Amino acid sequence: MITIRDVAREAGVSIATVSRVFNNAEAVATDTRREVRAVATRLGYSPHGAARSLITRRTATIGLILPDLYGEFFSELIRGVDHAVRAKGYHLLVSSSHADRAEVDSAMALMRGRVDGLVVMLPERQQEQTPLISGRLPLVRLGGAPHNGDADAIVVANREGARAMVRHLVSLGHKHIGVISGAAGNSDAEERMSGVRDGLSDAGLGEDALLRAAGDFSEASGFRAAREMLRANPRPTAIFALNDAMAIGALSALRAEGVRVPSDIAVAGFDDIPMAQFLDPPLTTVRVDISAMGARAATRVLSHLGNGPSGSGVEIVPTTLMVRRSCGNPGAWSPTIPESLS
Amino acid sequence: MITIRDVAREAGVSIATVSRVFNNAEAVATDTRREVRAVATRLGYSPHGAARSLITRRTATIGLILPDLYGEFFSELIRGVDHAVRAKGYHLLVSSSHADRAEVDSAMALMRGRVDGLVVMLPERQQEQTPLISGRLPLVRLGGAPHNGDADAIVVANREGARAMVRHLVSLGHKHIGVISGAAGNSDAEERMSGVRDGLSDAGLGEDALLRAAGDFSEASGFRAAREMLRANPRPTAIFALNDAMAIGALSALRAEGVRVPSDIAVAGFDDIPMAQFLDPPLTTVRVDISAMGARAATRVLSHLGNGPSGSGVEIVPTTLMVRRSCGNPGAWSPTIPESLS
DNA sequence: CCCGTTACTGTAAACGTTTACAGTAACTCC
DNA sequence: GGAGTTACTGTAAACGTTTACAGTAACGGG
Repeated sequence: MITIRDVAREAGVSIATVSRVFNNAEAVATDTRREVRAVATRLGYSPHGAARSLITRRTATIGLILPDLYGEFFSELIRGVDHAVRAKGYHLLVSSSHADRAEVDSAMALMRGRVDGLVVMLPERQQEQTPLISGRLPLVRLGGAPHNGDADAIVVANREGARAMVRHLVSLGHKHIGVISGAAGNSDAEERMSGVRDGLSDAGLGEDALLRAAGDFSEASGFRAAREMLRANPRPTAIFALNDAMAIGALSALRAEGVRVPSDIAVAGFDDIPMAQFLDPPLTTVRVDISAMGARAATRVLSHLGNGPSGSGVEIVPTTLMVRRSCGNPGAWSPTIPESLS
Repeated sequence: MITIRDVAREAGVSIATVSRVFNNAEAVATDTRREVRAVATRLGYSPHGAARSLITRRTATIGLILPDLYGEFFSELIRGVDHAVRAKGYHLLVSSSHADRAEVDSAMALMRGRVDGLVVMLPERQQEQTPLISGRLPLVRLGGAPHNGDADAIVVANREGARAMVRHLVSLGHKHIGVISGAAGNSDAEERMSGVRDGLSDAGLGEDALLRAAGDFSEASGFRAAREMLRANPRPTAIFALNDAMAIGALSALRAEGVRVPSDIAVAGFDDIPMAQFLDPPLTTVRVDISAMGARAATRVLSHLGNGPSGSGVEIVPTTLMVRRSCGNPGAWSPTIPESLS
């Protein structure tokens, strides 16, 4: 491995000068600079990241801790974070598959001295609400309930989004709505559920208008829940899955049972993952700009860099109702070409 | 920031002992160990990654360099790499959006001293075939032509896959096949194109059975290419997009023009991204186990760790023909439930 | 001709760890 | 009771950088 010292010797200068060349710092003669550059490329030298980090106390890296990596949601999230982070010349250290809180904490510990800041999304079932503690690192939490009281957070307007969807469904004439919920303890899911109740009571409908089945945000759970709902009495006329992955599962279950969407049963989702517009039928859903959310989280961390974990600023990202064909499309023009292509 | 020295002082031992406790090394008395552990957690200490890397000359991190992050292909890839890497206690440093070769080289330089090995996927148009040079780091290339002659590589059996698809199409009676190609200079695309020719000549069909339109692996390009093909004379009876993203675009274009799939025109793709089975109609495609490919690349890097870049071992990942409904499904049972849910 | 300034370069200390080596005490064995 | 061994602990050198500080030479002005 070739170090700054090798370059210095070969170029006949001191290591300080080489260092200055590589940090294009203040004063080094043009000739010297050129010579050093030449030697460096000839030798294939590039500065050692760890050594540099040690002394400068910055790593030019942001850590991203995720519960999982499966599906388009996380893909979009990473894309957003990566984009924001790269724009500022930072790297992205990803750590995923953290099933519970203990794993998240240990992942955070392992990142000390490797990152300058953290974006953390907690796993599904983070029952206990002990605050995330990051030492002196800026930390932004992604998703979850608005008032966890620990870190800065970027959260989705889950409640308003779900409420809008229910109102939409009711406006289409649905009076029996099946809702596929998320895992207990997941605050995004719980917030969405509250929104559902809001929407129902807006419409003057009671609890009996609501049929609830448990899911866990996976396609498979949506599949099972929808099948279960078909046996309910009265059968719901619309199924609202609290995320798109479960809506996809539900769609498959309905197709398997020969139920037509939307004419027999309407289906709606939440998130608007890229796939949603390509489904059959295209999925009516609540749009969350996932990659923008990631980007905002990253930007927030970046902006805190000098100052340590400044905590408790909550940023809410809005949602949009995306009316497509899976719930029928009353009156509105129904696009044949997916939005992303037109 | 709290260091090993603080812990040592507080626990009344030397820093060497603290270090030994944290590397659960050979000989330290049980009492001492307990005391150090206690102090460490009380102080919230965790070892500094950069410092540790500097002296041990390992970072416990693998670098992943990708051209892009958009879509399910990369998402699956990351998932595979992450999984393999985590299993060995390594981290994952991701760097993406490298439009050309120069950016890749600079990304690789920036990773020196931050990673112990590299998995690199070159961007679309890497015309020039200058070898990837990684210094002393193990390097595995992902995708591209089998014989670049530089690094170890994991490549897809592109040619065989495309050939199998064409034979399938021909067996369904198609004699005019439209192929949406990838960007010129992209060797995956070129290999697939060779496979198409192989398949055609297997069937005794000549160049006139082939209608070619240029794409670049994006949905939008598939959309445009398909629209263009509809105006061709003779019009193809099947469209084979050289990846799934373009097939999705093509599907949208056909729907927009009122062409029915598969009865009017058959559509096929390549990759079998997760979305493929949920499309309307479910997409017949060539399956590549993308996440397994990522995992194999990572495993390969990990296995080279001590030895530097050992080069030129090419591993070929096989493909499978996935017959779904977008090309008609002659005789075979056509599943109503996506495979991933059944 | 001397001094102050400018422009460049070198010396050496630090960053937070790991680990070879040396040291010490207690214990075992003859 | 002395030597050898064992079990533990400390000292200090390294890892590859950055950067404060000091040093040197050239130059311009008085």
